[in-house]
Amino acid sequence: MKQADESQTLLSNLPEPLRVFSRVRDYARGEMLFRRGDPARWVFFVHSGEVRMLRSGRAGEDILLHRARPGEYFAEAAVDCPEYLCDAIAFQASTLALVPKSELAPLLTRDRGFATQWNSVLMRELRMARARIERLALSSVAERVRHFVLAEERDEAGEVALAGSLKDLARDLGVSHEALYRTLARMEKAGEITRDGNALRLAASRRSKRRPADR
Amino acid sequence: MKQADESQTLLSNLPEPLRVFSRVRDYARGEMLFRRGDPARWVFFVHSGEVRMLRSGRAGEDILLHRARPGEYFAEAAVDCPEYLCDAIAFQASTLALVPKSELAPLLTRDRGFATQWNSVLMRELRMARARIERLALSSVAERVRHFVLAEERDEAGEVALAGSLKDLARDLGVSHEALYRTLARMEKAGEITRDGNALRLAASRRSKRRPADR
DNA sequence: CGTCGCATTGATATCGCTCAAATCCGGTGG
DNA sequence: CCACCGGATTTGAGCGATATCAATGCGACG
Repeated sequence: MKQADESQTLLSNLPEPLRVFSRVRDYARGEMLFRRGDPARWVFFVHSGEVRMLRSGRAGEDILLHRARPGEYFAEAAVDCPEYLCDAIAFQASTLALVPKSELAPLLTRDRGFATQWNSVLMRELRMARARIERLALSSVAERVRHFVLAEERDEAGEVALAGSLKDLARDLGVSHEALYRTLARMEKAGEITRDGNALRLAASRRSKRRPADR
Repeated sequence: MKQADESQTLLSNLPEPLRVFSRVRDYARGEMLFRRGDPARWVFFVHSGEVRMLRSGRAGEDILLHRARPGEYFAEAAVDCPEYLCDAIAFQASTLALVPKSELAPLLTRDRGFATQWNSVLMRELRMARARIERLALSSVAERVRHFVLAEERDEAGEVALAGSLKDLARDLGVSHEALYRTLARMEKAGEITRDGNALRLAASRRSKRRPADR
């Protein structure tokens, strides 16, 4: 059946040992995957869409902890922790793989190659988190934009295809969307960047040789 | 000899499989452990002291990426990466364990229990990194201070023993030290926090998780 | 169409950065 | 014991970048 075929195709992105236990599920835009305090049963993998991990601050404002995008795992901490520590919402209609924590934990000791693979997955997440810390430590919006482009670019092209809206990017950079709009306009006027649709390119003359990345 | 005994005692903090390969070394305050670009040979474990991972920004300013304190590993990414991607400096006189990367990597596949332990280590680092992201995303200094205390407190006491100077804390929070001094003074005057030497305590009345009509 | 969310721009207020200066405190050498 | 020094702590003043509040246009979608 179509459903079964599709699931198999999607699951093929997972390391082989995980496929057996995982199942695929679609979520609607805005659907909540879990709340803080819910028992942690699954680790998730994003096939398509976008999931956001949020924590509500004391003033009721939402703090964006993490954006999980296609090809990424999230809630890996479920392996260690009995309950989820934040809320997760499908920010767009998303297709996810659910890996039962109860199967993942034993796999680390049972499957030798898998331990290394999973290790790399966590390391990648850690590097990305540290890159974001580095970015948030920069004092001006323009610096954060430059850092973002250099960190996210592929092929040394100094170009990024924005995954979401500029408003999303603004949250990612930890600034108001107005400040981002204005900064981008100013940088564009100064010839430092160019924009085509959702592509953002840093002018070659302004690009440093070193890429920001962690450790 | 005393030296050997001490090394054994210190190494006992490491998972058993790592002890065989690791060695202990003392670093003076200000000593550099490695620079960006150096071949990544070791993963480190902090017995005492404090190590900081820094990256120098384009304006020559130092960006604090990470503070490794006693009981923590750092430069775990060495396992995956051929060279270090930032600088590491012993900020205080420190005693560290050096774990050769060449031994650690095979251990993940060879030793079953160790894979689980190591994954917990990485998971913990990831949680801390995400907590810091959450903190840096807060817009006001006061919010960051509150978040810091709540994140670092032990025993739900709302109290933190500051590891370093307030200037250090300011760097940690991503603000100028002047701004931190002023904010702390204001919060203290408002009765929101109290300070005794290096202890920082959030007033109990302000610590309730759900305050009706907050703000 | 009406509505909703994104993109954009303006006006204004404010918070935090920067430069500066005074004080305190621990360590160090005479 | 004391003078001195460097770094941390504090407070002041002023400026500028960013947040915030508003208004408008625009495109998607039902």
